[in-house]
Amino acid sequence: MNSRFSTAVHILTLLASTPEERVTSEYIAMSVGTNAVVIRRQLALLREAGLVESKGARGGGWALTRTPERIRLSEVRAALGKEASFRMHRNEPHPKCVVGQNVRQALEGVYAGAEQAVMASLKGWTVADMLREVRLAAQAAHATAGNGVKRTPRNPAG
Amino acid sequence: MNSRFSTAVHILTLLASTPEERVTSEYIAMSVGTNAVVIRRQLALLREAGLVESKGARGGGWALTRTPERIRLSEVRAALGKEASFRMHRNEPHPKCVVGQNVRQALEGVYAGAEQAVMASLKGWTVADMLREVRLAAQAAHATAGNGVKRTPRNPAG
DNA sequence: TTTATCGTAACATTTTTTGTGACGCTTTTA
DNA sequence: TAAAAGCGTCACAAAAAATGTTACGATAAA
Repeated sequence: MNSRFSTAVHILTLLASTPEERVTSEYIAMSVGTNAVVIRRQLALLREAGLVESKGARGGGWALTRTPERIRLSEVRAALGKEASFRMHRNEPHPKCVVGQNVRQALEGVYAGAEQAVMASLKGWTVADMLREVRLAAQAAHATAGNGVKRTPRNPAG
Repeated sequence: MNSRFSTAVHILTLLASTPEERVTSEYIAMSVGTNAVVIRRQLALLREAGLVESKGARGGGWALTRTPERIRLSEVRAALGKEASFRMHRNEPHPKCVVGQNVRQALEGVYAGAEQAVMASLKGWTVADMLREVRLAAQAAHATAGNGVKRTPRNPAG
């Protein structure tokens, strides 16, 4: 994966933070600091996974299809496809090298296990968790700026 | 991370497969199908982590510092540094957006957990495991080519 | 019928990763 | 002691991947 997962979480948290109204890709783009098309590309993937829905035309925009409590970050990762955190080296190994010819196959098992572990970990977080963490952090930052008090946000995942 | 982890495992497995003799970066490069400098760069990292040692000059080359049973893939990942499987988006979020300003911090917790999960998974594999898997795969391939018989390699990790 | 949106393709740019050549240093060995 | 075979590493080149941009069609609300 690249930074797309980060962006996706950013987007979903933003949508979660304004449950009453649709948000346009243009607006999201400003918030994230990028171009609307980039955002639409991401949202297209999330929509395929059934996490968000869009409405075209005037007054349109994007919204979550479920409450944020019911969107797990493991689903977000799945939505972004197999963009490979764990990537094989693509070099052509020497044809006579037994290791080179077979190490990929061996690695596949390793990667499958690691990917499962990641998904299990991400399953412990929801978009609602993220929104809460964000708000806590914001509060803390504000408090610090104001009077030096700082709170430690609670960590809900395992 | 990129494909460096894959390459590193390839290299270490290769070293494990010839315990009696040192292997030159040139040779490894041929096996992997790349340039010797690339290999040396990788090996430099693995050396810093104490997994391999090199000897310059004629007759020199690379060798493992321990038996392959005692090198866990989690150590390999650690050796390659924090090259981020889980990467933040680097866009500058809009200064007024609460989500944008704080989502990174929230994500850090998520990523820390995921990284731990990956490491725990990789800890279940050693270089010796990889070598065994490679040999099983090679045998299977050979058997298939010869007479159609195929074996399923055992999967040792959890 | 104008306007605000999405959808998407084509192209441009930037960033990251990988590869290459060159050259100095070290140790073995003839 | 000089040649040879290694490593170590820098600077640069090339390739690949990711991200950003422009443009334009389609659609529905106003």
